Amino acid sequence: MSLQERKQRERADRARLIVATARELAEQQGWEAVTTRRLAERIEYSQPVLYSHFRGKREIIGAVALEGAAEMAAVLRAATAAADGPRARVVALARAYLDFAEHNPAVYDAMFQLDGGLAFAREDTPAPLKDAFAALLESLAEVAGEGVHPALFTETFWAALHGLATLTRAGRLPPEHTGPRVELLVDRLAVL
Amino acid sequence: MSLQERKQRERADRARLIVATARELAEQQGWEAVTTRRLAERIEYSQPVLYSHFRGKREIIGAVALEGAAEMAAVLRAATAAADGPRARVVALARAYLDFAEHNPAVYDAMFQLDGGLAFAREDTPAPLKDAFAALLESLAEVAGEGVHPALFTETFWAALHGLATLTRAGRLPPEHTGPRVELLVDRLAVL
DNA sequence: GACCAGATTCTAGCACCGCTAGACAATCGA
DNA sequence: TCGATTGTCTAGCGGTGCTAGAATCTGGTC
Repeated sequence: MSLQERKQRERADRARLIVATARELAEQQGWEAVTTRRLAERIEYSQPVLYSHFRGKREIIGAVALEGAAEMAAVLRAATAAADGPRARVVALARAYLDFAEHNPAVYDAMFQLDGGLAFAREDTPAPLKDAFAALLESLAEVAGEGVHPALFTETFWAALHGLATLTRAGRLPPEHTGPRVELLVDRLAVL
Repeated sequence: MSLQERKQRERADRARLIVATARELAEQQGWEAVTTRRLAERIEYSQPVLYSHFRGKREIIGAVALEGAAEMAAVLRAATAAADGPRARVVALARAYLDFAEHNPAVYDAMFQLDGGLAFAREDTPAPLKDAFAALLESLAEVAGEGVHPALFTETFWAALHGLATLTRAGRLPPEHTGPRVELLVDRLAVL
């Protein structure tokens, strides 16, 4: 059976190659440049090969989003683990979140802006997405304050971060004052 | 000169028709359904006519965004004018903002999500956009708190609302708890 | 080693997209 | 009434996501 196994492994490798290439291309030139033709050319296969791995472009975006969610969860946990005290942890979390969005704009778009065909905030939500939310919740639960449900607090805090991230990157907010905005957000929203 | 005036008026009418039709179509079937062919068909002219009024699809989206900004400014001012006391005003503002986003999703997308070729947060920002931000600032300045710049506070509060609006509509946040989230946001962020 | 069956990959094409050149028709001033 | 100008249309370009069906390559069997 080692032959079939090898084939399966090679197929999985190629699927990963497609996702990695899509991500790379999106980060380099934006998602509008990620066309099935260009993608096929970069992986040195013809277009239909893409469709033997994914149902369509949407599913490729979804795969990039899942990869990104796993990464983001790790980044957030690493950032908070290195901080001392509740306030420092929340500030570190917020900074790490916005840094991730700034340095991986295409991945961030795939996660929260584009249609990757993923289910959110439901039972059948893919594990990486649930885990990224869990990473937020772990650090934010301790500052939710009396009588406020940790999940509700996390959702609200997350929404604020998401708003800052997207409005800044879309040129709707000048990027100079991101620091003070984060300070304001943390000092007002979190109960320390 | 009344003949030339009439022609100019008719041209302006047709430009408005294009914008109104684009908006209508976008609200009915989403922006991805707003193609130049369909738009041309609906206004009962051929495609090139669109390009005699607008540089391209992007500029049409921009026109819808400007129309939306003017409307939103009016809605926000009306909502806050009818409320008594600082907290009631801020709550009314937040609710009105989220309501507008919920009931005019395509317009909201044109304003903040899509590329309408508009300049934001700059000197040459179109008046309606500046005015919409001003409408937010008018009600939020009084609750910014000591030592916090009203503009900075407004930007942050706005970002939080924008995050709630977009994440909810994209299915990233369950819509049931929007009320409590807004309450939390107002009670924590605003200094009453 | 030759052959066949099945899996794999490619070529070529569909219907659609935003946008535009150039032909045509309607209108105006002389 | 004629010529010029303005307005509008037809037709087409190069691109998109996606797919049917041809071609090729591979592994197992005689």
